[in-house]
Amino acid sequence: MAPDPLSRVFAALADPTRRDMVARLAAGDATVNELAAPYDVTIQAVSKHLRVLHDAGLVSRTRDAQRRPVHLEAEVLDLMTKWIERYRREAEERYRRLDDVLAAMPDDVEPVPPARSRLAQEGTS
Amino acid sequence: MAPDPLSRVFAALADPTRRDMVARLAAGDATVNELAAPYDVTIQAVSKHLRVLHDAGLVSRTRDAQRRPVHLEAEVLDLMTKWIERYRREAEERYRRLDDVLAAMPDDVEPVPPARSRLAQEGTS
DNA sequence: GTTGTATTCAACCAGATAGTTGATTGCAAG
DNA sequence: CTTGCAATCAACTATCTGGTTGAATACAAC
Repeated sequence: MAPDPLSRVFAALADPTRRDMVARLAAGDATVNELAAPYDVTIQAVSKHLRVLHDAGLVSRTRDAQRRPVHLEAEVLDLMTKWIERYRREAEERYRRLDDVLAAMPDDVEPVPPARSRLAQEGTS
Repeated sequence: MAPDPLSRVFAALADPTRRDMVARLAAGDATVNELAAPYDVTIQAVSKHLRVLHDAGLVSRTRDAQRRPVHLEAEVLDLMTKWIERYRREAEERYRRLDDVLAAMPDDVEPVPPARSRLAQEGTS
């Protein structure tokens, strides 16, 4: 299994069946049997999916007689959105700054023709 | 490979090396060699990672002589945040409603003791 | 205590994944 | 046109994953 929490959460949600389970759990807790109903896989397979979600911190289990109701722990999702938003914003800002540079450039100036990559240019100053 | 776009993006970001690449690409485009530098894996392995990111729609490739600069396509990240936020919000609202119910409940009423799961209760009306 | 129900554990299998080494392609420059 | 560099392709390997079947556990109810 992936050692870092973020990898575990991303990997857990990379499976459509598990995403569907999360979606249904967002509407309310459910037992393994209830969760398994819509899919045509064995209950053992569903149990395994739940273990993956549990290891990722996405669900918690309690006990009610022989049932083990599953509860969605939505806070972990914030971990992901924080990561995603950080780099989306960063990329967006860089794009905005590039637009500014192009806008400020006089029309008779060549618009950076051979354009070596950014990291390559850092070494050429 | 996963057939649906959302699974591809989640799976692509489930690897710490690929997340790190995305993080660095958020700061600016780079070539395969530049991207490979920090990691102690072969350049072929990095090339494979880039193919995964490309298949997920997270990066695009252009051509500059023998270089193939990599560019981050941040819009795809919105696909994920939309999915995540939807269910986080849904779970949050359900939690809030539950609080309201508990707050409105007279003190002498039993707070739903044996508590079968929500889906089980749907079938018992 | 035996039976029934909910869930998990164990062992196994097929396919995907992340890595390797070695050969190949595309292009620029001597 | 040969040399050199950037990147990919091909084949192979080890490990991970999602699924299966069959046995085991935990508890309720009769």
